[in-house]
Amino acid sequence: MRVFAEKGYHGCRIADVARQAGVAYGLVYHYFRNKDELLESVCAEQWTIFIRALRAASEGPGAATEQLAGICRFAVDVFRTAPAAVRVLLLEVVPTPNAFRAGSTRQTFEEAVSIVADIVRRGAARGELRADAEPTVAATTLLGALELTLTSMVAGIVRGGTEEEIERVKRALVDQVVGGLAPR
Amino acid sequence: MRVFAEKGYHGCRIADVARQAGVAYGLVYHYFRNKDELLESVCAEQWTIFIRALRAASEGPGAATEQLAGICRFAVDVFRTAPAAVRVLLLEVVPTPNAFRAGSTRQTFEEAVSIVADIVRRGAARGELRADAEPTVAATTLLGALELTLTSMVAGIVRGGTEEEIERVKRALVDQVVGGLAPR
Amino acid sequence: MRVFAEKGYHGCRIADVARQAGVAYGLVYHYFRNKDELLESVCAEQWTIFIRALRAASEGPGAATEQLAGICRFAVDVFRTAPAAVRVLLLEVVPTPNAFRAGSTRQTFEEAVSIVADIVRRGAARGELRADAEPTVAATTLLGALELTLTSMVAGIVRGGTEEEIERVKRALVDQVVGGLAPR
Amino acid sequence: MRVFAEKGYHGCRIADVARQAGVAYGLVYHYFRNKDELLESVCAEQWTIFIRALRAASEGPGAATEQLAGICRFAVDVFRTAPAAVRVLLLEVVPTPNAFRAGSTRQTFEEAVSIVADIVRRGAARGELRADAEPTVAATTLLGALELTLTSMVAGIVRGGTEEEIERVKRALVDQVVGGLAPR
DNA sequence: GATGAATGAGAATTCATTCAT
DNA sequence: TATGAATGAATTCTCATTCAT
Repeated sequence: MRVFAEKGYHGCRIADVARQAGVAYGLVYHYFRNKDELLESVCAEQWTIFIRALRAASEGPGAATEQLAGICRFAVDVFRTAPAAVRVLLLEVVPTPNAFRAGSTRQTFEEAVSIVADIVRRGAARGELRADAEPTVAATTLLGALELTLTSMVAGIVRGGTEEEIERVKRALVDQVVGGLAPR
Repeated sequence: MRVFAEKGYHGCRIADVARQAGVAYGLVYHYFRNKDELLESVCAEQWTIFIRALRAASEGPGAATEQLAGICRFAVDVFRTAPAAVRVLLLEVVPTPNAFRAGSTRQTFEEAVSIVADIVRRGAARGELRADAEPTVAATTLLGALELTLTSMVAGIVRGGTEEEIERVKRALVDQVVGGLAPR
Repeated sequence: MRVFAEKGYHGCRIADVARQAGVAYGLVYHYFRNKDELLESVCAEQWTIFIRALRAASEGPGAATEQLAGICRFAVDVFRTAPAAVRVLLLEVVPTPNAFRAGSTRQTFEEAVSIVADIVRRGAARGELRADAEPTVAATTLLGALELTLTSMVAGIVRGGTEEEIERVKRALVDQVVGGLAPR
Repeated sequence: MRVFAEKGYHGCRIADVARQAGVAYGLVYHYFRNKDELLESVCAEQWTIFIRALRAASEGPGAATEQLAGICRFAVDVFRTAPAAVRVLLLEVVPTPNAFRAGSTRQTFEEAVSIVADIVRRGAARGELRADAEPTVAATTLLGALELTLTSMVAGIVRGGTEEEIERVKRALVDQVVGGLAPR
């Protein structure tokens, strides 16, 4: 996960993975059929966690606004715990050979979008969010905002060193992204 | 640009670039020292265009809300005209060997963030945007929302085939991302 | 070693080395970082043998004249056993990118010069060689004479096919190069 | 000449030659059919000068000892004037693809050897040099001693900075290499 | 399970040579 | 004569994958 996060799919060598894991070169091939399967596996694992959180939010209590806010807060918290995982999740969605175009990673991404979009849709129906919201666009907006903000935190462009700074990031994100969906 | 957009940095062969450009293999090396420099150059070119547009918006007339909305609309329009350019700009920033970590691409990204952040800062000062906005987070939120939404359009997850659909995306983006910054 | 000797540094392809060694192309890169390191390694190995012989002569018994004569005889004998090694040793020292200018090969060459020069210096002090001998020049003269004479044997310009011819070359070399250092 | 001297045949690029000469890339091909011809031409020029000097010595006045001494002194003097030319002369004899094995450079080298060998042969016949001298070996010994000593001067291993140091090198060379051929 | 040498196809890079201007 | 862009074959280097131990 760390190596993929650092160098991307093509840039990461099996040798790097083995070294990082502290095992012999060949052992990687004992556990994974090939490089694709390795990445799929890593991505799937990360996405599973994230999707589970999205689903938990979606199926949990509270208004749509609160569910979306929870997702934002969760994402930022995950970033704090495992920034590398966030990078894999965020960065390997697209630039992977088969991942985005077809295959499980894309499906999982679409699933994430659709869960968020559903929250928006329900919220709009219930009057918790503006009636004319575009669920899918709202979802990609939210996820994209999370992605780049977190990436910028990883890169040190957005400050997220202290507890207080992280709280400020969370609040700003929620205010803008969820607040922007509030009924007029 | 097209080839990088299509396959990503590592996935794209010099041979592809040459073929796409309709020139001989070796000629690429007449103009670029190596693959890195080639991408760097392509990215720089795209960023320049985008930065110019950001600056034009920033220095143009209108309230901060209108400037930010203009940026969103411009980005979506660029996407319609040159989706490949958008992909390079958006997707190749990070997973590239030296691009994001250090060097000109990162600087240019920071510049983009800072231009948008400045608009937000001024808007907040003038009362056009909420006073407690976090300029940098607002900027990465806006740019990230653009990125993933456009990417999703490229990938066909967000519908953007017709004129009307594109208008809807624009409106939704602006409503959420700029609307979310409105004073309470 | 054989391939370098045959074609020189630039003329020898890694593929040649692999074929000659009877291994797969890539394996060469398993053992050597790159072509430079390969040659460096080959040279170092050869020099080590030669330096060892020089040292043995220097530390062995006999007058300086006898030590120098021993070196000449040894060099000619090595040539008979392994002409390719001699060629690498002799010919690839200089025209190689980094070898002679700086780095270990040059150091080793200087060491060879200095061992021979020391023998000369001691011999001069003991009255076995002329008192006004220039040790360093004497050393490069001896080594250079060996080099070109052996090269010419390799090239067939100096006859060295039979046992008797080789003996004649040895004697002539020693007479001229060592004899030329005798006290007047 | 300088570029060939610096990098050897394969290591020298046409671009280097053009840059060193201060002319455009293509112009090199206006004057030389190809790289081989360029090197041949350079070598031939250098050898011609050297061969002419050897011949002049051979056909000039004085005993064989004096003729050989003159050659040594001339070579050292040439080195002082044009060290690069010496390197081409010395270093490109062998490691060139076709040069030494067959072709004009090898012929010229053999000619040089034979001129010197003739001087030795005559000197031996006249009693100026030892009767049992091996003319060819004596020639390669003399030329080899010159080669490596001059190379070592170029490389800074043998000191040749001042007028006095150069005189000392000349004397040492002559004493050893010519002195070693003196009748016993 | 574990190791790391061995393989070879694929991609980057170099550079002599050609050619239009 | 002079220029330097254009070409593409030759070569180095990389790295996923296999395999014997």
